[in-house]
Amino acid sequence: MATDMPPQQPTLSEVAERAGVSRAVASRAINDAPNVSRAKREAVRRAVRELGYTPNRTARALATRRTGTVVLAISGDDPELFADPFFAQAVVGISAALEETSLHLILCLATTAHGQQRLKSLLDTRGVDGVMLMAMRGDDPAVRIALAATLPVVFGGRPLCVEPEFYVDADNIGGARRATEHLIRTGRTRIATIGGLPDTEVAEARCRGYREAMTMAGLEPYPPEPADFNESGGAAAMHRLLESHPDLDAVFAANDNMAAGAVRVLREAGRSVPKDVAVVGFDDLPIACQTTPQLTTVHQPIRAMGEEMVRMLIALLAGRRPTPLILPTRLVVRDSA
Amino acid sequence: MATDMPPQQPTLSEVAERAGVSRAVASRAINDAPNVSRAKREAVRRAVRELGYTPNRTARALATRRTGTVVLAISGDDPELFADPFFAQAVVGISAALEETSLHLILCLATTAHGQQRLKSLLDTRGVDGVMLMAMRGDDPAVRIALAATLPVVFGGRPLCVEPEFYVDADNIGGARRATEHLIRTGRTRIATIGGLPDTEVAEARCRGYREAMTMAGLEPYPPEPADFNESGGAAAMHRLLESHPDLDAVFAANDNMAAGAVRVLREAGRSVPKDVAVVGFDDLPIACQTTPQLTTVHQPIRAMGEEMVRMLIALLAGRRPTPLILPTRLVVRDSA
DNA sequence: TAGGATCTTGAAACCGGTTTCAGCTCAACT
DNA sequence: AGTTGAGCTGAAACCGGTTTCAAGATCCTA
Repeated sequence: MATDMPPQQPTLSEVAERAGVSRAVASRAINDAPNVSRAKREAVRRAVRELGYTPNRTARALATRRTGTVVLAISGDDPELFADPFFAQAVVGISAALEETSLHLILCLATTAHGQQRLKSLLDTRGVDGVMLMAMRGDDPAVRIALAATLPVVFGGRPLCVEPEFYVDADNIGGARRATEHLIRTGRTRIATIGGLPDTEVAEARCRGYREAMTMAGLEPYPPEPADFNESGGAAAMHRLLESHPDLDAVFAANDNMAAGAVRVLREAGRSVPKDVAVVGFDDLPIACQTTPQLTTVHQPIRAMGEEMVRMLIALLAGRRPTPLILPTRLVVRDSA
Repeated sequence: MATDMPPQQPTLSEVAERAGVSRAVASRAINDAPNVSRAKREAVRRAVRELGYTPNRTARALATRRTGTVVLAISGDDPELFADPFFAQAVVGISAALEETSLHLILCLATTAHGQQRLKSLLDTRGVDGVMLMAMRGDDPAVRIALAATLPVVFGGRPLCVEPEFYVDADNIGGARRATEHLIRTGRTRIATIGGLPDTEVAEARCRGYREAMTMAGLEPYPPEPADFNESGGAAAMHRLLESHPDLDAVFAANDNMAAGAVRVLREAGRSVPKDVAVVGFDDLPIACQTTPQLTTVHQPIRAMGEEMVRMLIALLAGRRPTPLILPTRLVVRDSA
């Protein structure tokens, strides 16, 4: 079995020779291009089968000027950033959508200066056909790098201060508004908010939704408490809020990790959730079901966002001009509010 | 600024012409190869700078027969598999280690039949220089696919029934043994185990460690209760265990997701954890700190495993012959046992 | 049956690099 | 002066495909 395998992968020339045709015809037959007689097409097919031929991806890429790969770049300043389950879900969606395609995915974590250089190098050397970029801050070097490359770029979420031409985002404002309205509807009036990292579009948008709902209801919005987008960031922010506004009866946290931290601190401080203080999160990450009580939160279709990013990128690669996409979010009522 | 950028990326020929040398010399100068006079080397450097030249990755790959990319293939039967935070951490380690390298990472989720075909195609077309494969079952098609390719393959964890030549794994047996010993040491005697998916090496190894500790202590091991490696799998298994062994006073679950499910079910059944029933998990995933009570568990250096996989693969690419690696695990005592 | 129109075909150019190798220069040694 | 050898150099081959284009074959149509 294994002994009659050729030591070296067969090449197009060998296929052509065996089929008794030129390389040009062999190439056309293999790619189902027109202008090949039935007879020769069949001969080539047979030779391919007998030799176990598969075209060399690199050679084809060089000739067609298409690498057949796209990159997902994730940018930020924390090397552990990718451990956030948010990205894993996005990757699942992206992979699923790419599966209908012959494109492969390069994953580039541009979370250090060096990582960003590597991204730049990848793009400069034309190692990919297109870019999907997830970055939060507008001044993120990766944003400049991606936009400077003469390649199609699709953004997942919008970095602050840059309105990219092509992006897929979730309806953060609407989601935050509905979350806040839910709190108001259930009788809360002293509703604080943990805003997440300032200078990011998500934080900005979710705060805006919160403020809109508050003023709409004639309530005074609290200044958003800044925090890292993780559990301990949320915990720290909650401590500060309890200090500055001990009478609050609800908290809207701009993501679930922070909400989980807030819930923990509230309980440690002897406040019952949701009885004394109601909490709403955002994202509907797995963690939302693992806290006690389970988090009421705003669901974000992360997987679908990944899929749509791929669709948008494919459209760009095909020369079309897609329009930006904002996917709906929806409130998921559980136990914390 | 942008107007004097050449519309097309400059090529090596243009650099050579501008520097007044041949392409051969230009190539050598760019690659810091010997046999180039200082003068010409400098001239080439200047031309590169002035033209903003970066070599074309694909062309270079074709000539050198090195693509400069490696693939991380994750195989299994659940398309959502990658959402497990385990993989995200492995990816963080892999990326960190690759950063010291000029290699880029292709991520291939081979979690459907079609995904596995795509992996095969990627390898057959020589789209990568090497493979890192994480698969649990030995009969996983991806394992055959990877081993059939004439490429270096490094396994992350061992699939059952296949002892790969090159792999990085965690000390599952030892970890499970120490976890069980901890339960025994704290006075438990009726210790059941939730084993995870049968036919997987992890499940097998962790059960073996459990059995070793039990027999060593003169206790009768329980038959491992099979379960999916997730929260609801653990919950279902715990229900069955309460049915069949209502008097148990401890449970060793083969991973944290299942342990979390078990804890939930126990508390719903009115058993206090750890007072009535102690629970130990495995993996030390983020979830371990989010349950109430926090999980006592076995820490597995997932990030380091990713890094070592890369090291091993690089060694293989360099023609060396590394030895398999089993990284230590350690018990992390929290509140559930 | 002559004169297009339409298909097929394969030689050769091309994609953009690397590498081999023969020829050249020049210093050192006998 | 004649050899030897080390260091540079660039023409050309090569990696393995795709695509152009001129020529040849086949089929219609008048």
